[in-house]
Amino acid sequence: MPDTADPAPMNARRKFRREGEERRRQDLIEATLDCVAEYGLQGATLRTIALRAGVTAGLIRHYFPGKEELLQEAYTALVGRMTEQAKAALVMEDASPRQRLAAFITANLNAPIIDARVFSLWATFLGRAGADPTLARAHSEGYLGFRNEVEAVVAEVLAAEQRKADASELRHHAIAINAVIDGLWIEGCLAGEMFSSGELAAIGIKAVEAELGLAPLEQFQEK
Amino acid sequence: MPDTADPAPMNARRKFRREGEERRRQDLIEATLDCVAEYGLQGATLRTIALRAGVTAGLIRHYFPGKEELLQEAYTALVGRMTEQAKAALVMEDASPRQRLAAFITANLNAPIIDARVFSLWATFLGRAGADPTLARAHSEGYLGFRNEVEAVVAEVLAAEQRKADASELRHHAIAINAVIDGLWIEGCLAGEMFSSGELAAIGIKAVEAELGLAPLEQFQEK
DNA sequence: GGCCTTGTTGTGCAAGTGTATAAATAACCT
DNA sequence: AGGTTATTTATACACTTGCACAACAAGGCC
Repeated sequence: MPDTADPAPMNARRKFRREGEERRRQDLIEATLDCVAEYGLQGATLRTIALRAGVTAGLIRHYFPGKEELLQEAYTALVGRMTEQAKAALVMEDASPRQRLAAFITANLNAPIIDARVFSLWATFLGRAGADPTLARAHSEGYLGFRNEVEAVVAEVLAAEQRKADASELRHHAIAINAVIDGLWIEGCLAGEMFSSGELAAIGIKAVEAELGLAPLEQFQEK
Repeated sequence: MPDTADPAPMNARRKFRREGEERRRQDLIEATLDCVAEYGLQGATLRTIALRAGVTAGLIRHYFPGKEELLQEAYTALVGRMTEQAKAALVMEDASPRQRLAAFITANLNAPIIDARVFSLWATFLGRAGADPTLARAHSEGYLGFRNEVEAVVAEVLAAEQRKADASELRHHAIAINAVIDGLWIEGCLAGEMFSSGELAAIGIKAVEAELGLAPLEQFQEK
């Protein structure tokens, strides 16, 4: 047997394909989020991330200065996606402010925003926000954007109901409503099986209507 | 100079004191929480923890089978302390249900429960709850205990107001109120400087009163 | 006091970490 | 097709990690 005909050379170098820069960065970020969600920050090693992305560890350094930057970009991407999804529920053309508010709450308290993986990521990164100013700012921007969005809709709702509301009241309402949505979101992510389908959204809508002193609409009332 | 008189021998072994078992375990758990809060799970190494506790790393194995068990015990201790503190605000002898509920909310939305360190710990551990059943159960027990406590007070409040409330309504109220408190707690921990003193508690009390359909009491009304 | 228990230290080790860098090769250009 | 480039692999390295274990000494007991 001449070894020149060996179909599987022992020291075969791994085959690979060249991908576009943007695509690779996306894949690496996604793999990073997967690893952090599954194994935590300690388990998200360069080798694990590379394995998940289908490349070898050395490649990461070709796209990111270091592990820290990769994690920061991953978190930024996560926050961006979260707020984008949440706010997407607000762009309803021909709908009353109240309908838009209700739709906003419903969207935020159902899949895909209620999601154990996203929660795990959110909590893991936020736990480091106290010590990492970069993470803290990434979070803060996302949060304030979210709350301002809530405040804007609340203003519209109250205006449509011809109710006066000064800035302080408006802010308080937004803070409270934001808190309800956050709290219910957490409960849903952590123990989704404890709630029937749509139950969290129903609780949230009722709570927000109570907060704003709105009479329930028929379409959202329980029979 | 005879070196036998050397007052500082080069290979001097470190002096130490023997502590009681319970004391050492407590110290190690506290040091663990400190390290996790400051450096995250990845930064909480056995050597760092030992340094913080004022001992050497090897000693940890004398009290805990391994690092994992130490972290689990630390988290259990944290959850226990949190729920204990929270529920402590409910044991007011001669107070109306509404006063107790308001005091409960106030206590949960001020120091020492509003605390960046505790939040950091909470988030860090909870991020791993999705993958670590032991952490998940430790959290779940604490959370359900908390919610049951809320539900009990709500029942008392409604009873005092002579309002009927079936089990389903009661549960929904408890879930919503729990969500508000959680959400405001998070906001306070993450961005305490954005809120004036007592503001979060005021927002929380108002939101809960709205949820339960209670007319504001004079003593909690703004002028 | 001297011994004995055991809490405590110090050292060693294999596995795994992030980073650096050289070698290989896929894909593009003409 | 052949040469060129820069994406990708592979290997090396210094360092840290959790854990194991032997030596040591602090404090109680007689």
